[in-house]
Amino acid sequence: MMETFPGKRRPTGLDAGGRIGMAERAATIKDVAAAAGVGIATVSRVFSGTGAVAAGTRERVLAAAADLGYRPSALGRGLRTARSGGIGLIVPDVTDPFCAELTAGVLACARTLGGHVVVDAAHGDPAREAEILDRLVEQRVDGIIAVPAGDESGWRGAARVCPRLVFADRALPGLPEVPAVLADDAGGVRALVEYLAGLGHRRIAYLGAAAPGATPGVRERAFRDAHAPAGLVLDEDLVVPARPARDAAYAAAAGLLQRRDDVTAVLAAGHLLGEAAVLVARELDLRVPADVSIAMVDDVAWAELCDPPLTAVARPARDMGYRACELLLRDRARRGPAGPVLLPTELVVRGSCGALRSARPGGRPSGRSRPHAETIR
Amino acid sequence: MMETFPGKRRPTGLDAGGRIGMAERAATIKDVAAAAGVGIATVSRVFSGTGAVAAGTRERVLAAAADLGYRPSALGRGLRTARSGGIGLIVPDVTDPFCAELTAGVLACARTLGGHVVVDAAHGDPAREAEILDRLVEQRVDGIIAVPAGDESGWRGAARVCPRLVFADRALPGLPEVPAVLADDAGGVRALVEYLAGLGHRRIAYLGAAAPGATPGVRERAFRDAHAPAGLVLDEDLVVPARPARDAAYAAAAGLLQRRDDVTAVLAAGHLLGEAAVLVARELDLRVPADVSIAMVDDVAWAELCDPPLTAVARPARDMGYRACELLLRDRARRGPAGPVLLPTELVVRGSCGALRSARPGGRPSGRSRPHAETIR
DNA sequence: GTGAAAGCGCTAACAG
DNA sequence: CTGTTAGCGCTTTCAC
Repeated sequence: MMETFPGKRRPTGLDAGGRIGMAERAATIKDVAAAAGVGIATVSRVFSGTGAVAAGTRERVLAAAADLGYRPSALGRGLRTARSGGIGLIVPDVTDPFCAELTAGVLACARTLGGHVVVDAAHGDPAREAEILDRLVEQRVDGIIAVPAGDESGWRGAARVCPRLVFADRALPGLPEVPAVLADDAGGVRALVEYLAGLGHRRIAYLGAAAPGATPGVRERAFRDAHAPAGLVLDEDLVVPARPARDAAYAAAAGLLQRRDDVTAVLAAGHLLGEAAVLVARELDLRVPADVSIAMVDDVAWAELCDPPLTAVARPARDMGYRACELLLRDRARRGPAGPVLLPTELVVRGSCGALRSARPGGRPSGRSRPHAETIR
Repeated sequence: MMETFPGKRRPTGLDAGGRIGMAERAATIKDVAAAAGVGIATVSRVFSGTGAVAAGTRERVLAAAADLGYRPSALGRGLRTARSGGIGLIVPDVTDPFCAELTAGVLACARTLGGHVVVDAAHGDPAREAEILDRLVEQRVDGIIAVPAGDESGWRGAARVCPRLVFADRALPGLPEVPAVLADDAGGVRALVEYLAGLGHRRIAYLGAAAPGATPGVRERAFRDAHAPAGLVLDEDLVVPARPARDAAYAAAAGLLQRRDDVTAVLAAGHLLGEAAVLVARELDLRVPADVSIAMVDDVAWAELCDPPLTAVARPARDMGYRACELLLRDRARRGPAGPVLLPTELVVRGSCGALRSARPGGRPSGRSRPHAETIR
């Protein structure tokens, strides 16, 4: 009675032939081993690709597994190997075209590398960001890609807890040791300002600046810095703060365009800001580009559908996601010391920006503008 | 020597105090237990919320855990409880606005229910769909939400393997036992046809029909069925097949609008089809809605940015995702016998559809139309 | 080549 | 209320 029975008197209710009406328990490695008449180690070798297994044995195992509908459990494997094979992705909003495209890139890369992706959206809330991070660590993901929204302090702690961390789209100045994949936003904005200046615009507004107290972002800095080289003088009143949310953006755009009828071009720092500019211009019966030129950062799908189609700075969102994932999974060996990866942007010129043919470079052709005239160029 | 040593002679190399210079191994439940001077079960109770723990003990455990930076491993927990706390989401394309919105809904619901979401995109490829499904099962997700693209046969097998499965956006006729969350596309299309008919249109084209051999979808059927009640007669030549991809959609739209200059309205079965219709109309110098009216299914962001803004059937994508997730996680008790959940659509009327004021209800006002005239109505 | 056995980190009985 | 113990499904030495 102290025998450990290698076959008779199974402890649980389900025995070889009598699985009558039982809840279909998922087959385990043991079931397969038994069915194939081999040890569980052999089954493991067959499925994990480790070690050598005789061809005949492999066949038997595979057959048995197929028969039982066996799927190795990532839970068991993960527990043993301390790697889940998954990566976490934290974006501000999966609904945002840029984030969506970036996500697609991550998925594409993860797929080729054989990993799965746990996605979540933080909606710009640091607390939520931390919470998601926490869950991801619990899941024991092999690495995390984040488009950080929250404050630096939150991520500082995270950087230590995280298995591996890569920032995308935005890097945190205080955390230079965290690898990052960025778009050359500064270059894009600079190109846009130069383009606009070349068209004759002198009063270019920037929609989407940081709040008065906060530190300005890369794009805003680039906007400011591009003025002197382009022969423009910066008007602080034209650098208008706006969060990248529909309501805030609309309010800011409306305020700007109503307050200053002398701006001839608006550079929107993001697609939501661009959307707002277009909507407000339409509301105010401003013709684009005859009355105002509009351009924006982020070349989303609607830019081409718009009338006129919008000039925009295209950022390689998908590539960014792909590269970030690659950095995380592929290059886990070497610590990338070479600073952030900077991917080039491209200025896509469409019809929303016009040359200033008017004799009043400082004002819009429409009614209320100031009366002082100048000659062409 | 047959004693199973409850404390002495640790088999592995790392013993209580000798962790000198070791790679920072993540703290486990044992570490916390030791640090807090309690048993591992107590630590487990504290973190899993199961059972009762004295307030003082809980504090000690929490303090020790915080000190060690302990995060319970979902791997260990999952292995033990046979539930990973995650759900899988399979969409055709995360980049598609509808899918993205649906995803957001799933994330929102998963969040409130405390689960994480593994997302992947199948890109309309049944093989890839099956592959993703496989990985998800390996991950032992608690359930799967899918916007099925592939053929029924693939999903038939899946339906058995899956822990729990819910379809979103599209149900498979051959698998009525799988719960589904759908939008009332038929109602939306019907409303659109009625609206167009009310405006005086007689020749309405449907862009996005199934390929000649394939079985028509819900929308196409609704389009056909709506004709008689609205006093229209269906012209088979106006039901034009097109896959929901940019190139295919554009080709189909161009073919239609060039071949038939007597269509006065185009009903696009999806936003990509709508986009194509708008682009082709612009290319052909057709004014909207003066020359052609355009409307589509799916009220995406650009519909409002378009000029004129596009009339569209809005589908509650986010709600659909939320409900699907709810169905999966919340209502796991009862088998929903009540057929698929049907969420209402809404016709959003904008400026892209005009009344036929012309004396030729059968033709566009522009040049090449046939000369036979009719009276109004 | 292959099998036996020892855990990975955790929860769920079951004793105290 | 708390500790001990037995696995969950898997990989991995280590013998054979």
